[in-house]
Amino acid sequence: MSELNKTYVSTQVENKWYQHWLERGYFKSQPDGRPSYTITIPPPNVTGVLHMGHMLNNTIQDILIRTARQKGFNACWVPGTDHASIATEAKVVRMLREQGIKKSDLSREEFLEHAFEWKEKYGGIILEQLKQLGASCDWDRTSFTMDPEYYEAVIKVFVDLYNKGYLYRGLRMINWDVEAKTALSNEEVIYNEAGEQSQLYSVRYKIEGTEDEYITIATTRPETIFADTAIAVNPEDERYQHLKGKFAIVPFVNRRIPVIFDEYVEKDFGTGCLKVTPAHDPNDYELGQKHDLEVIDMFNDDGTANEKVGVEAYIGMDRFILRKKFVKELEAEGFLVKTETITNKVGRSERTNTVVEPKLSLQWFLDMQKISAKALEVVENDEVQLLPAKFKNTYRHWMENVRDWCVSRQLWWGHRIPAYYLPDGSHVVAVSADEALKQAQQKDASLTAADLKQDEDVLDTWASSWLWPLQVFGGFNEAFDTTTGKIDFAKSPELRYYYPTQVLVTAPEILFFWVARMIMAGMEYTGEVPFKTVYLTGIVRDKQGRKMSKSLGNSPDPLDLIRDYGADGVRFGMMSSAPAGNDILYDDKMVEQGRNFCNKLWNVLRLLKGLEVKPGDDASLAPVFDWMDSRIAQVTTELDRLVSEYRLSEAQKLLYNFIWDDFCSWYLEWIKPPFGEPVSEGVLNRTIEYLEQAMVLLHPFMPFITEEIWHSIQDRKDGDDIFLQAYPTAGTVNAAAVKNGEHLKSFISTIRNARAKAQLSYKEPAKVYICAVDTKVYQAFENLILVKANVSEMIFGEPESTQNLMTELVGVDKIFIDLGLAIDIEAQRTKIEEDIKYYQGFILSVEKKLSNERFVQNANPDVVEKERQKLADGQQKLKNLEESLAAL
RNA sequence: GGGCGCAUAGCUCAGCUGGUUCAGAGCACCUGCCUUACAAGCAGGGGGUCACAGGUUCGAAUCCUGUUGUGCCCACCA
Repeated sequence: MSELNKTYVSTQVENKWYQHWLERGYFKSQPDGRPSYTITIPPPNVTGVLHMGHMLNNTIQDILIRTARQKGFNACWVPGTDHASIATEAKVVRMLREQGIKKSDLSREEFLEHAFEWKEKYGGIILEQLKQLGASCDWDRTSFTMDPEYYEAVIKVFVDLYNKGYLYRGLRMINWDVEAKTALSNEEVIYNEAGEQSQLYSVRYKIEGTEDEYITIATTRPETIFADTAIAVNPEDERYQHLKGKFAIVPFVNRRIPVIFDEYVEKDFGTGCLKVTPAHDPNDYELGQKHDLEVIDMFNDDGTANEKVGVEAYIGMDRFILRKKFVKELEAEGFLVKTETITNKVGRSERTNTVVEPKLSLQWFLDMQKISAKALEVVENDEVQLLPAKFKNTYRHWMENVRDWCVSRQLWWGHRIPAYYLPDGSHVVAVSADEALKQAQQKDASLTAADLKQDEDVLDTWASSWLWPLQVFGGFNEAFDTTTGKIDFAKSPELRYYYPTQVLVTAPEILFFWVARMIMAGMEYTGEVPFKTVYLTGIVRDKQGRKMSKSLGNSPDPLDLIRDYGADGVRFGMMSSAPAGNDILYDDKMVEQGRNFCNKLWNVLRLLKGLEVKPGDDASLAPVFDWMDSRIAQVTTELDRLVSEYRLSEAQKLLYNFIWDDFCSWYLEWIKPPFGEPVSEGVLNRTIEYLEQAMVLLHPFMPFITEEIWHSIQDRKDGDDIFLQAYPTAGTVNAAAVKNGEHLKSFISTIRNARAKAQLSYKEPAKVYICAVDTKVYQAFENLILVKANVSEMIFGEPESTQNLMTELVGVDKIFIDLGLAIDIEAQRTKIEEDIKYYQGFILSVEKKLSNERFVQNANPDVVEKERQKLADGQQKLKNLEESLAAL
């Protein structure tokens, strides 16, 4: 026996091969004469750590990129990280706070110094972790969305969009995070699905000019009463008709505000009266615009009240504390009519979880109408194919209802908006301060650099990552033509070579955040799509279907899993139930299966390495080889088809079943010599070839163990690595050979079953009578039948007596098995009668089908032929069964 | 509230343009095996009227409609 471990030990193998591939530079790509196959990684957050979603996502990308290499493409997988402005800044702020440093005490430059320090220290860990998974990225091409070149690109694009008139600065009601003191995009606001428990307060306002007439409104935000500028009711509401033209008095501050009428107000909600606070509610803002109402903004950026509340004691008070105090006051003064608990949806910041404050603010917006049409079109016509296709509907719906994109964020970590404000309040937009000054001086020649103030805000993260597939190849540095506002491919052969990329593998959650915007940028700047296919993965959930998250603590550490089950085992497990778009309910059982598969492969190696070899060949195994040749050809073709259709789970399953069942359980058992005897050299060599081909096919899925087996099964020349092997050319499939092999399998199974039913051990030999029209297959496999099925004698033709013989069908052939036992005739009869009944019904339905003219005429000829064959086989089986029954 | 999707064995899911040798796989379960590559294994077995009700068709898990359940996305109900 060889010195190989009894079980496969992934930890002794994986790092070795990864280092080897790295040293050989196998992952690197440079443009050459081959066609390109490009994937740009969805850049993880620079401060992120590997989680299960990354494992799934990057396994898929690695399978695709390795397959592409095998197929002769110049495969390039570009890795990188995203600066993730708000998420990273939040982390840095928290870290500083723990050190007793407040962000507000730092200058912008000081803060960024800390941030970059943090990035250097913790950034990119995730990329190192990906290496353990086996990710074959071209690490030399690693990009970061705040690299100097990338920064330059983002700024250039901002200036370009501004010059094209796509960007504008506008006063808008935005979602404001009072903790991070930044605007949030709609996508960054999350609503608790179940809603939250809130108090709905009914407050009465006195009608002006009356002694004791009041109008009662319902609100969840009584603290904003100070900023009310109207009361609104539905014009159809008969209860309030008499208030037309009247005014109400705001409690406490005694300001008079008009009663207005608008359809927006629902008569049936609350009291049917709505207080209107244009500065602090998006709807109210709309109402305010429509009815020309005054706008009173009563909050500071941090959510505390400002002097506009008009009550000295409340100035500087936090909004929620203010609410509590003020409600008490209202109650004390008799303004509070009632309080009830309702369930409503409260928006919270995705990052800080604080309740979002609607706020009027000057922000930069990108006019999406100007840039989104093409991005919808290319998905509609499948220039960009979404997988699974159902996301097309979702995509369309979003693109048709797209809103302008607020691209500014009140943060420091990110790309600073290149807008410069002049003393007169106007602004210029330019790639640099110098350039900005030049522009400003055209307005006023006396201006100096000191007069210009650059915008304090940075750009939304997605306003940089939407350039990813273009900018990882430097699309906006040398090749960007500022006069046309397009990338000139002639100036960037590299981009021209790698772009468009082949496939983007990402989660559906960011279909709009990121995918749609990359398509927009691609169309805007090159007129070409950024990727041909978008493979949308599912979400990795736990057994209970909950999303895996840190706070729930229900996610295993991927690195622990890799250590315990091997990267190959984990990859296998993740892929085993992950068709595109399907969530996967993670269970350790899945990676266990992967690990077990590794062990199975490992033991094939042990078997073959452990055999003694004798010269020569074994002619009797020729039909076995014919069968195996055809099976492996079938698998090679089928696998190719499945992978090209991105049906990776099915592809993996195909290989698993082929290797485990056909190759191990049948083929190896057939060619394995009796214990202690040597195997013929010719047989071993053929077997090694089969194993090698299977390993090549499996390599994209399980790269480490396949490389290890490749090198262990025989001595290799330096550089003869499985990594470099081409996808095998499928041989021809000999249908008869396949059929023969399958027949042999059924025959052996039948004999085994007979023994099992009789509770006999394998060691009991069986005598078999075979009644077959064509006996060639039995003769060809005679040796195997005698040895592997432990058949003592094989007799063609009917037995003289069926006494104590078991009757079975193998295919259409009738066989009698003599195990030297008494057989329960009644049981046998019942079984045969059941079978007869089944085949009678079966034949009837096929005959019915075939006698239907419409079927014969309309159905595909192949289908009809198949039905005829089914009928013939069925009839033969029925005949055999009836004969068996008669013989009993 | 609007849109989209899903419903197949105890569990997780396959089943591609409708054709009864398609009702499947893995896990779980049961039986028998320490057979000298592998107990992380080998040989077998039980288990589903393909959510429910209609319809189209010669034929439906597969197409259509409705019902129920369930999930996701979008949205301003105070």
